[in-house]
Amino acid sequence: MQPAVRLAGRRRDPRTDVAAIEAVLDLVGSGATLSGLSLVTIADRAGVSRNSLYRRWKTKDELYLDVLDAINKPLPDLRRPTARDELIAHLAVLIERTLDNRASSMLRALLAEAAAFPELHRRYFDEIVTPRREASYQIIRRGIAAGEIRPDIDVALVNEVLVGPILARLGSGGTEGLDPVQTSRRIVDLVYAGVQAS
Amino acid sequence: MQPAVRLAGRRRDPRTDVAAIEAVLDLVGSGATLSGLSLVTIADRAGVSRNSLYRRWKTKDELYLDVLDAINKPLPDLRRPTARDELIAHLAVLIERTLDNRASSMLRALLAEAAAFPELHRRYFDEIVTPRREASYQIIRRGIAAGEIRPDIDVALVNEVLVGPILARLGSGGTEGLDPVQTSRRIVDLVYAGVQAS
Amino acid sequence: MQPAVRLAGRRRDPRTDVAAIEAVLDLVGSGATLSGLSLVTIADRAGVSRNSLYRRWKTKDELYLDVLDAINKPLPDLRRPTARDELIAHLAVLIERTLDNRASSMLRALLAEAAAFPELHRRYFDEIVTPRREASYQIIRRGIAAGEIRPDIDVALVNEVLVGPILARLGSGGTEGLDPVQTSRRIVDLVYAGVQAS
Amino acid sequence: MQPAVRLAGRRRDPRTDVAAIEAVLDLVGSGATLSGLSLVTIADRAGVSRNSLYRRWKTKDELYLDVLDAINKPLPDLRRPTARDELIAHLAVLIERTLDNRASSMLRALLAEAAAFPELHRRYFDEIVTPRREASYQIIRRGIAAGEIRPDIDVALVNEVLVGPILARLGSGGTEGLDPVQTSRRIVDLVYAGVQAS
DNA sequence: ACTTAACCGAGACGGTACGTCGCGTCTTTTT
DNA sequence: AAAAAGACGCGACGTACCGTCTCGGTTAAGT
Repeated sequence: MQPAVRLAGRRRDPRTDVAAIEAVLDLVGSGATLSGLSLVTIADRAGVSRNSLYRRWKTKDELYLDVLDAINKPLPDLRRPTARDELIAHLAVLIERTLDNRASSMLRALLAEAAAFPELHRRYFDEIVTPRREASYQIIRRGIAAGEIRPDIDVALVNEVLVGPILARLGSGGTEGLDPVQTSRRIVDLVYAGVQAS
Repeated sequence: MQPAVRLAGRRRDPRTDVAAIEAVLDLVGSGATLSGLSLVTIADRAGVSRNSLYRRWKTKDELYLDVLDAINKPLPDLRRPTARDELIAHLAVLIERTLDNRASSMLRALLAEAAAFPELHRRYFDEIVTPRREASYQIIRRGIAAGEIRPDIDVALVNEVLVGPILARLGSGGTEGLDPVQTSRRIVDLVYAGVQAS
Repeated sequence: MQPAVRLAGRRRDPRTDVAAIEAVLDLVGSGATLSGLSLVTIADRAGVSRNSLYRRWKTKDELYLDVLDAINKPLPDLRRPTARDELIAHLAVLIERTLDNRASSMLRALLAEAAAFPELHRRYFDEIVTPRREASYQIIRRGIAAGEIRPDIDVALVNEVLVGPILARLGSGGTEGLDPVQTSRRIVDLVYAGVQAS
Repeated sequence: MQPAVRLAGRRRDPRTDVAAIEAVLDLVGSGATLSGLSLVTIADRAGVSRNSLYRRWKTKDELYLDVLDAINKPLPDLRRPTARDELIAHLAVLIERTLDNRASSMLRALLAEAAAFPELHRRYFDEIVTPRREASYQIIRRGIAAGEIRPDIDVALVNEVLVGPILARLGSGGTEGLDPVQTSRRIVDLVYAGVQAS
């Protein structure tokens, strides 16, 4: 993307890039829409001239891609003795990230405007949703292989059931002061045991 | 809101109201944002003059409230012999409504812009989310009372787990060609039995 | 240019047109350049929204054409008993119009930027310069026919000599408090008699 | 303006100065306005970096003063046996300089924007207009003293009449292929003899 | 030969102005 | 009185340009 060697001229101020990305996260976090935002608004919030932003990103889409990169931290290693423990750890990570209001606002905004930003939506799925889902699937499959989980279940459905509470809270917005590990454990316990009276 | 007595003059064309609401649903269904929409755009799509819209609704918010009413059909009666059958029927209704792309786009849009439309968001919760949730809670409580469901479970958490697959599909958008009753049954079966190998 | 019949809709405010043209004359009269002016500046000066101006004139050129029309008054009838009296009357009219600072500033500005506004420059010549010149030529030719002016002179050159003082003042800008008829008479007397000592 | 002593360092490229001045003359010659020009545009045309220009001239005005100097050649010595011959020679010089399109464009541009560049306009008058006019006046006065020109004429008016054709052509721009001396002689002959039939 | 200081080109920066667009309102004719 | 058409003022947007600033790289006088 960048020219291999820069021969002359003043260098771009690297603080401008992070200020812009922070500004987007702030604005989206406080209710702004992806299509409603403009580079002008972002520039004002970032304390940077419009010019500097347009010099870096031709369109909002390109900027948003960089914002997406900024909030896309890789999943940590979650190896535990049992699949149950791994699932608890995995869900705890997801809950924790949902607690980050700016990041989850960004994802929620992106979800609502998927049609307007197809390329962005695609990368959101490829780089965030799919890895999380795959990680979950593998844990469940390992649990099956270890005889810990029933082999006749639908792996995808189990995953959806497990993340249900997280998605529900993401919608409600009521994720304040909620302990990730404890919440995670209650979900896994419930799904492991089922609700049927014996 | 309406004048007590109408003295004379041409009467309002009732088709204008439904055309406007349909236009909003179409536009939001194809990716528009609530704050991004304008009465001008809606009027164009509805094939109506701006004036006629402003005569009916002073602001977008008021129009959106009517749109919300339009998609808010009351839940049908779900009494069945067992709680399991009732849950299956209940989830099937939710899934079916999720299949309506325009309605679910509207809810998704509303979710993303809760901050910008507080009154709208409140009514969304009071009139759509809460009734659905309460209906689910009552079914579960009846199941407990009947000895069909374990009494030590967290009712709210069970509900969240049950709607998990629906929320997950709502995010992915992949709700095409999916049989409501069958899917619903698979979810309930899974949550009833749990995943743990016996 | 205009649609033959206007069926509905608010009418354009005719005061806007004259306000814009007056604004241009004011601004050019106080030193502005044709290319330097913008519709924004003109709108501000005219006390009108940019929108209303762009609705009437797509480009500056089109507006300037209307400005040119506004200052282009037809020459009055100048029939007098002798060619000398006619020339005096003709020059007096030209001097009088040169005294109108706004009009002459406009022409001077147009002269300096002929290259940038070719169409405008063409119409300036066709509608202002040429008629004035032709009127002068005819007076001189009538003078020749009447035996009042020597038949061996170059008509065009005589005209240029006569307007010399006017052009010189137009350059200097020093046209304050100068009586048109008296000045005109002195010029014609000088050119009639010549400067050579007898 | 320059530092008293230059200790070391690279020297300014003298070609930059002339390139800039040539660029201004080119640009103005092809229709540019003094206020419309920018050092950026000039730098591009001159093939020089903006920096080099700003290092030499703080503002456009200062650069324009140097441009004015560049086109301001002193009047040659015009002593001839008779005033008539001197006038012919004088007018011929003026015509010749009017044929230089770049120089006369510069003067025309300056004329149109006198208000915006007062200092420049003043120097234009002091250094170009006034000397030419004074030279003409002196020739005419010498003609009067020698009994060659009638003593009762208005010297200034005679000068204005003489330069009339030049000013007229300057306006029309039609100065192509026109012999200075021959044209000059025709003007002087006309003004000497007058147009009145004897 | 080495130092050093100014010049040079390239390009990022903040600021400003432009033409465009879309909004909600207002005005006029028609139904 | 409602509807349709369209002009209006206002404000925001993306662009373009200006003059300044900040870089490596270059050049040439002085040690």
